[in-house]
Amino acid sequence: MQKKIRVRFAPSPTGGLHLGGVRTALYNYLFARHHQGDFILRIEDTDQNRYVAGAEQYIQDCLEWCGIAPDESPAAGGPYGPYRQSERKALYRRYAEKLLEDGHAYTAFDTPAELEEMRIKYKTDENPSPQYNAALRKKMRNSESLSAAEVTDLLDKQTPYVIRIKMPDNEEIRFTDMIRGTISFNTSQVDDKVLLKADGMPTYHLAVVVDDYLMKITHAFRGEEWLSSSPVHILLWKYLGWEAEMPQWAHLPLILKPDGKGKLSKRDGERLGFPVFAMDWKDPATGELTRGFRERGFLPEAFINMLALLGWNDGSAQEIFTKEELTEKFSIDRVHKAGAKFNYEKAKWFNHEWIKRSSDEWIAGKLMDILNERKISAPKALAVKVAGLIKERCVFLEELWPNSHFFFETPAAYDLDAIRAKWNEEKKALFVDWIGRSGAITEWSAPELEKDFKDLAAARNIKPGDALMPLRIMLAGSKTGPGVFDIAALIGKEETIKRIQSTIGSL
RNA sequence: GCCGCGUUGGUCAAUCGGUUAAGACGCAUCCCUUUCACGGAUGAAUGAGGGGUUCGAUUCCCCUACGCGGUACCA
Repeated sequence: MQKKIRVRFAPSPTGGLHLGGVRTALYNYLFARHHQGDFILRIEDTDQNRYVAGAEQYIQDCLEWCGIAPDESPAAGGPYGPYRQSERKALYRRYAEKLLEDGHAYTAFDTPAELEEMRIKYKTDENPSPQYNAALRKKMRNSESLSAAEVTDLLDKQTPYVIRIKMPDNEEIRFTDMIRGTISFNTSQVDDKVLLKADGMPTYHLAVVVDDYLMKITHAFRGEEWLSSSPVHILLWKYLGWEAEMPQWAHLPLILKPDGKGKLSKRDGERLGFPVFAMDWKDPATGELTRGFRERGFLPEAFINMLALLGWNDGSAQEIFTKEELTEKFSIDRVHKAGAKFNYEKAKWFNHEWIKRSSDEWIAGKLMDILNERKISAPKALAVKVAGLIKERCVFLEELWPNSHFFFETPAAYDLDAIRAKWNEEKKALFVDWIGRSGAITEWSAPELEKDFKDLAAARNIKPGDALMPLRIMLAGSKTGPGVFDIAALIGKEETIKRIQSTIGSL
């Protein structure tokens, strides 16, 4: 019997949830569901300095909005809690101490200032970033360089210290990444990472290993930026004696800025005018508001569809997938290796597709919400018909109202200038004549109205096309929208006559 | 600097040694529609460079270039 698949999304609650974060969460979710496994949310809040109030709740809300809520989380609980690393603080020390006992870690007393000094002192053109490693640790203040008596003395005096991993001097570490295949590192290239900080909190490196072990994580997905510290994690799994249970790793490609280079950042969104966060995020310290996809009018279905395809595809030409289809088809070995530049135009296309594919009933529901807010009453049946007429011209939900208001209320303004340009007495007579005989129109439907109007125009020697635009403006206020006669049919005879009369009067 | 990872049209990308190198977004032209949008058709546009391996390389290997990531008591 195969071990149950368990994956986790482990964000740091330092602010809004970035596109890339949501995609990592999504891939976790999809992978878990595909294999009938568990999806866990673990909050990595080991850095008190970066803690931001509300960020954790925000992350939860984002996942829920996206429809990828975790099975186990700080909010939902679960058998492997707590799911907040700050609440697991006491737990990490004993593993750090075990490492100490086994000689795989050591205590270091260097102050931040001393570390800074070291980096300057040993900095050369060939080596601009000197590392705290086998070559240098004997020159620093730690249990490797100091005598046992000195260390004991320092400890007795309550000197702050950290615990660092003792990286082997020249060892080859290799592992298989599910996306990239075999990866190898030489340990001499990685430094003695701090495992336990002076405040007693673990660093990411220790916490991720301990928690993944304790929470029985089978597959670990994370951003590519973690690839270079993976040898530390691999070694930790080995030193702690858990090698057999080490999860399979998958380092996801990064989401890049559309122009230029580098990781997509919040700033790029502001600069280029598109959202980067899943939902609106208000920084509690500065009050600064960063817009999100949700508030911009994205459907969660479109949002996750777009994200899923940014770095993954099923090998076919299909691009529109429901969450269920994604769950069924998702496989980690079809994740692209290279980073992908984010393309907002394509993101909008996904949303447009989802709106077009939404049922008229569903769109009508959104329309009814808007009408309620505006204290306008209208029958649901009308909203359903309107929805069918306007949904293909809405990229965002926000465009529903501008594209449909004239069905529910008399336009407040008309583009009169557009009528005046080609207006004359003959045309005026046509409209007057038409509304005058409208009583004779037995069936108030679009095809009937169209036939009647065009026949009359022809009889009066006016090209129907020349009269259509004025009619449209009289009914909808502006030059764009669904078919004129569809509008007339839906707003009814009385309202049609009223709008034509009042516009003619204003000309 | 060093280490790691990557590189198919402007962008997302298929191809897992043999194709006229798919498809999508965007763009252009046309059709439909006497509006806008939708829809349809067509078009421009791609294997970073150099070496190998092979009967045959976009595909495998090496080098170079370029890009990205890392090089914190941040994650």
